Amino acid sequence: MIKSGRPPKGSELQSRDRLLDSALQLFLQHGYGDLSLEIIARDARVSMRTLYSHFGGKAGLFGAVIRRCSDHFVEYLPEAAEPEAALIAFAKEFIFQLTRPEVVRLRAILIGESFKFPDLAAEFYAQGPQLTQDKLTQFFTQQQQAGYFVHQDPRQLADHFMSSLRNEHFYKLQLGLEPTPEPEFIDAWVRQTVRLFLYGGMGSAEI
Amino acid sequence: MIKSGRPPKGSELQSRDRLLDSALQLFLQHGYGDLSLEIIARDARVSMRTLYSHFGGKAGLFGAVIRRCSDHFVEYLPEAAEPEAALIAFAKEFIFQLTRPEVVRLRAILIGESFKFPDLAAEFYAQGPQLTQDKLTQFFTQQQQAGYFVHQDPRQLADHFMSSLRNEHFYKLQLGLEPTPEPEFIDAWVRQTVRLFLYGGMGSAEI
DNA sequence: GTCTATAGATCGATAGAC
DNA sequence: GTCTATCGATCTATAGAC
Repeated sequence: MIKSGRPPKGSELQSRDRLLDSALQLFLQHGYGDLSLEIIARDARVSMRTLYSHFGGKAGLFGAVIRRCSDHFVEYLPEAAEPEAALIAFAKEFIFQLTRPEVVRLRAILIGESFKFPDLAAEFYAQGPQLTQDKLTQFFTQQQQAGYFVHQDPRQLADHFMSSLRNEHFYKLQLGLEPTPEPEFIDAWVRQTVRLFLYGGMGSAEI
Repeated sequence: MIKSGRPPKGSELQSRDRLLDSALQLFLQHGYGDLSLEIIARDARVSMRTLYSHFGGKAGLFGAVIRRCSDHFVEYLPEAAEPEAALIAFAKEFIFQLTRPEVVRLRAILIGESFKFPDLAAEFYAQGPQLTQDKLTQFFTQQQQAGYFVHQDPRQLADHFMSSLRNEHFYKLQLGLEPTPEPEFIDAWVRQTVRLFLYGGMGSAEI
């Protein structure tokens, strides 16, 4: 479980990166509370001194890991396209990102420890879901100028769409009850959700 | 923070209940990993010996707390009613239960520790969300016999509806970023969601 | 930057006496 | 059922020497 051996000669400056890599993998495996700093330091082939000088402690290291993972929020949203095609394209990328194993586990850990790291939780939300929702709201606003989604609140539309994508399967994923979904599964997932989102349960569109 | 004083004379047999009460409150405050059994035992005015004899250890006690809290899943679903009224009534109760502070915190802790308690996570889902989804699926099936929701999959409808109710505000709640919602807030929350669920984003119904 | 050592504190679990 | 004591282990954080 623990790596050993010498680091490649060329790699200095990267003690910080190695720490982040090791910490990520080990947090994913053991969670926050049950992981000791000594194990992380050993895995990264770095001394405790270095760990503390870079991150100040366990909380700082955890925060850095979270921040690095919330870099990639979903930007993929074709602007000038038909609503259905655009939403499907967006949703596929959205679900793919949300269901990546590291993202699922890390988010689960953060949810569990959020009362201990309120600022980190807020930052995570602001840099991730919030930005995605903003982007999507912008999309619906543009679509309204093209004559779609009239008489609807764009922010409400974005909220509803994102939420309905995080469906029961996503819930079970968070609880560790399902494996990472295959692309075909995501495909069906997205298609059904978009359909219901656009036309509603009372809609007459067949499936 | 720690209760003191003697228990009422009449109460014996309840050492187990007192343990569950204390454990619940303390888990909510400190999470799982950062709470010691000694503090729980002291708070419940019970010896360590008793704690171990009842629950076998920390994991057993945590499991018992979770199980007792997932008793009340949502049963409230008027059968013979118009779809919109029935769904609104259901959704209000659903959201009210899901956003209760203890439920939010306990679920967050369970999500964070789910990799450590896979069986408990499965049991929680089966006794809670799964039952609710089954009930709702049954409702949609009945509605179809009354001529509503034709050409739709009842299970898919139930999934979509429940998921869209767990919206962004719910997400923020899980991360500790919002306080418990007031009834009026839940009202608006439910009404908007039901509307979008029934008629869809492309629907012509005004809001 | 590295190594080793350790302070200081806590925890789960067990055991003896009542 | 209660109390008190304790074992053995682990953890964060710091410190000294190189």
